Amino acid sequence: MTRPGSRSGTTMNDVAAAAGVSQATVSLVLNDAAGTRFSDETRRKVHAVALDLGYRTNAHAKVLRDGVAGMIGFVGDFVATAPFAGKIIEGAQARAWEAGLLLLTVNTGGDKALEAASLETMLSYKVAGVVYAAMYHRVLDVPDVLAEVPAVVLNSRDRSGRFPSIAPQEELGGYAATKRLLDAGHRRIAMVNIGDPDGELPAAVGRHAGYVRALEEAGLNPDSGLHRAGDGHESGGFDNALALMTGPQPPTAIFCANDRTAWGAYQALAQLGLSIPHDVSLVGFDNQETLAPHLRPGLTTLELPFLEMGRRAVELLLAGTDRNGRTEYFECPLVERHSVAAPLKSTSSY
Amino acid sequence: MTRPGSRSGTTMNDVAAAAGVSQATVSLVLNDAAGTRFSDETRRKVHAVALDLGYRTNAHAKVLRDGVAGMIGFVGDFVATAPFAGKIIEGAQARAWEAGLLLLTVNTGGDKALEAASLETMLSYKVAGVVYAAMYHRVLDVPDVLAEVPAVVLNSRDRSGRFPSIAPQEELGGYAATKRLLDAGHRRIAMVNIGDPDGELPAAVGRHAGYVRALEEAGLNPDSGLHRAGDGHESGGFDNALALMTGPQPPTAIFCANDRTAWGAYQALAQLGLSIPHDVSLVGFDNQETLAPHLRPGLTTLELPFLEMGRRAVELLLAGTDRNGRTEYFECPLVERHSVAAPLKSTSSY
DNA sequence: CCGGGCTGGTAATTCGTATAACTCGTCCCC
DNA sequence: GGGGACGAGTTATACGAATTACCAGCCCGG
Repeated sequence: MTRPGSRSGTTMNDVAAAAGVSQATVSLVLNDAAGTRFSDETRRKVHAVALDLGYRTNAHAKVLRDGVAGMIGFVGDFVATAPFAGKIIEGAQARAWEAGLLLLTVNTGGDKALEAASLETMLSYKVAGVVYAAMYHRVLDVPDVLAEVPAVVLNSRDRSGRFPSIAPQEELGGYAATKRLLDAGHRRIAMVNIGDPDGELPAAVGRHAGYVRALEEAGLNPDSGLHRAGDGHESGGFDNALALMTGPQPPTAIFCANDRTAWGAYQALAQLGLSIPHDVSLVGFDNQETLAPHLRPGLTTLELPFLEMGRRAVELLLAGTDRNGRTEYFECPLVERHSVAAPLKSTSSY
Repeated sequence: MTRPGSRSGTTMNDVAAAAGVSQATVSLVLNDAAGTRFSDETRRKVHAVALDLGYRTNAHAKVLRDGVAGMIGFVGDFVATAPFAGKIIEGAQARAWEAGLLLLTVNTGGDKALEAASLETMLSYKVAGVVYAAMYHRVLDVPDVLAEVPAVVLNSRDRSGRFPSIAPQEELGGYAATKRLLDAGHRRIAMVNIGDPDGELPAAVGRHAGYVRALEEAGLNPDSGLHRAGDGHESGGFDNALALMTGPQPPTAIFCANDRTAWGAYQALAQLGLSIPHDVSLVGFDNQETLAPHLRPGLTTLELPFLEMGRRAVELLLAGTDRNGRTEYFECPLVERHSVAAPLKSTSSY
């Protein structure tokens, strides 16, 4: 019979006393230590008593001896709050658990003091490593204290180049999105970006670069009039799609650099009485679960592989191979839905 | 000068040796223990050496002595993944941090074996308490092992009545939503629910009960033809809104029991050429951040106070006042946007 | 009849910190 | 000048588990 109410815990000494053996015997039996021999009778008794008393190991005593705890720190700025990035935690936690580790998570909300304090606390708990995650892809400065422990930068790149980083392959994503539209037969393909293509935001820069490369590979000259900076919100998608479609030479397809932007475009096109994908084809980016599958028609978009990135971050931590400063890029797979079709009348000859 | 690369850590003994004092002195000085007197010179030296060697306390040694760790366990089914419930973690973590505690989080994804194993691990780490959180409001069975530690059920109710629970006030929310429409002058108010109003889902049951109560208080007889069960997805909102508005006596307003359902209704109304709120008023539920503010017009809806609920869960844990089995209900505030207006022609006299 | 090997265990120590109990001076006051 | 009070520290121990070194019987062979 277990004793539910027993706070303060049963120790190995309690088990040893009740079983009439020494604490060492209990430890050796319960851990099934190699190279030791105990009578079956003793083993049976120890196990029975341990179960009976509801013995549970004290992890702190173990860590104190062994030096490293079964925990990994996860520090994020807004990761838990960001609607689509919960997966990044889920992936990290799943991989950690496979290795028998728990995740100690902190959301700093951008507060540097809180960040520093939580890192200190995590280190005092001897975490096996720290994942330093960012809500959106950028180049960031990692706190020095992380040099004391295996650390990985997730969904961003470390400016100092000291830590391995994991980030999405933005350029390839922009390329794939554009290529999808080219393959469908489009030639006038616009892009509504989520920021300045020459700015600081790797997503805006990379996705645009991929867009340009795809066009050039197809022998097309990127028309600067077809690129709009946007702002990452649906208002940017709405306004720019409206402007593009009412302009002198409207595109037959639009690549929106995120799904929110695409949603704005949907609303603008609806207002203009244009149908998707019949009149205009659309490709998004992010595969935002609460949005992309539910638009009518479903939005063809690129997925940010957050689950895999989270997993990989922990894996790098565990591997510990000092791959200093290398950034690993993750490809964004195309998620096909129903917002792309052939253009109404092909403007090119084939 | 700190020693960045020094894994394995500086201990109090190292500091003591370097400062030429005993380990006890280091402990007493660094913890500023009450009732002890040391010379300023000694204090200064200890602090200086500790800083110099980069001393950091070993939390495990402390816990081993003191019995309770500065950590709280947070076990959720899909909480981190659910798009809108990340706030529940954020709130819990914020409150925990104010008390100097870290959060040990696990997403079980509904896996009971993983759940049991992580609870065992958490208990072996001597967590100060456990928050047992659910993605959606329901009545659930709490693992027995949680009886060994302070525990709180979050966003659900404990069937056994052993643990304090925290849940949203669904009935009051349904009432407020309906009242808002009544106050605007509506008399034919439909409801598209997110499930069976006599079923197991507290949200569906409670929100419906509030709807009925508001109507009755206004002297109206709830028309069963105006209530639709729905399914919580936008398809339920789309189909039911279409049916309601093309029926014999269409409502002038619809209360959708969640925002996704409301979104479906938006699309149905758009298809019918009806404008919101001019032709039909709409109220949602959930205040889903990635949706409600971005619909055109912005959706008036009720907010689930996840941040506060998360905070309160940890607070109850900390208070530890044995409020056995009591459920604390949190009111859902109305978030006013632009989807409610007076009916086109009032069907009642005033 | 004695040594060696095997069986079945135990004693003692370690990890790093906190704290109760104690020691050794020195000063002060009667 | 003797004793109490205080100042400034130190010593020793406990927390719970893991592990190394050891030990007591017993059996067997030469």
